[in-house]
Amino acid sequence: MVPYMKRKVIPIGTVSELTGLTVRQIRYYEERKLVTPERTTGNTRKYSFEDVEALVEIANKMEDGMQTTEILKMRKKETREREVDQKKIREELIKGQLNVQFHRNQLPFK
Amino acid sequence: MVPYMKRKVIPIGTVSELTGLTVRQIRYYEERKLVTPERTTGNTRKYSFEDVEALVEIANKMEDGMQTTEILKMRKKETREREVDQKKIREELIKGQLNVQFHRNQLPFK
DNA sequence: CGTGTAAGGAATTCTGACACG
DNA sequence: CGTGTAAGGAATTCTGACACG
Repeated sequence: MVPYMKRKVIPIGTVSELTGLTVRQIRYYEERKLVTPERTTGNTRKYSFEDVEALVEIANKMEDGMQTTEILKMRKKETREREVDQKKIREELIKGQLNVQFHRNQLPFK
Repeated sequence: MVPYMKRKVIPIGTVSELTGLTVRQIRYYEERKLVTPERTTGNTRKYSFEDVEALVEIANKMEDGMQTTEILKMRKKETREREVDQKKIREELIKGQLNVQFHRNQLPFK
């Protein structure tokens, strides 16, 4: 129980201060699916520190003239690549274990 | 730049949900110096995850019939003890280093 | 497309005070 | 001492829309 980074607890005004973005911008990026805050009972948005970091990255990319759609695509690609990498690592791990098994059986003192 | 635990960003309503305490209780514990939230420009309180954890501990102690004054004293004592421990560790460290120096000088191959 | 802004309303928070046990 | 509550007010946030480039 310590993923503070992911806990959605920060109100939009504070996120605005933390990121330097206007609340208008932050709401718009949500509309474009770039961030997904939760809502309180009273319908007020709550963000996580992870969201704040994501927003800072978005801000940088926007400054570089990137469009929200491009940012979204880029992020999806990155996620996909990360998953492929993870898969590779898992496979290598299994391969390595099989090797160990093999050599163990070859050894004289069993 | 990663002390999320210490960043004061959570509004009192959310702290209330997180801790199970009423806002009245949370404000009262501030009055008794048990928590020290920051304020936004608009004078609204902002708490850190560290504050939330502290409040949960306070809640437990209150349930055990402890008074705010006692909780405050207990905490101060703990802080003092921790400082003493830290000092001891530093001293031991220095002592150890001196020992190393000594033995090094004793060695034949210098 | 991305962002500002005025509009009307709802939800949140603030303080100081009175009440109770 | 610790907490609830009603009171009045201020600050925050929300949505949908129009404007601009």
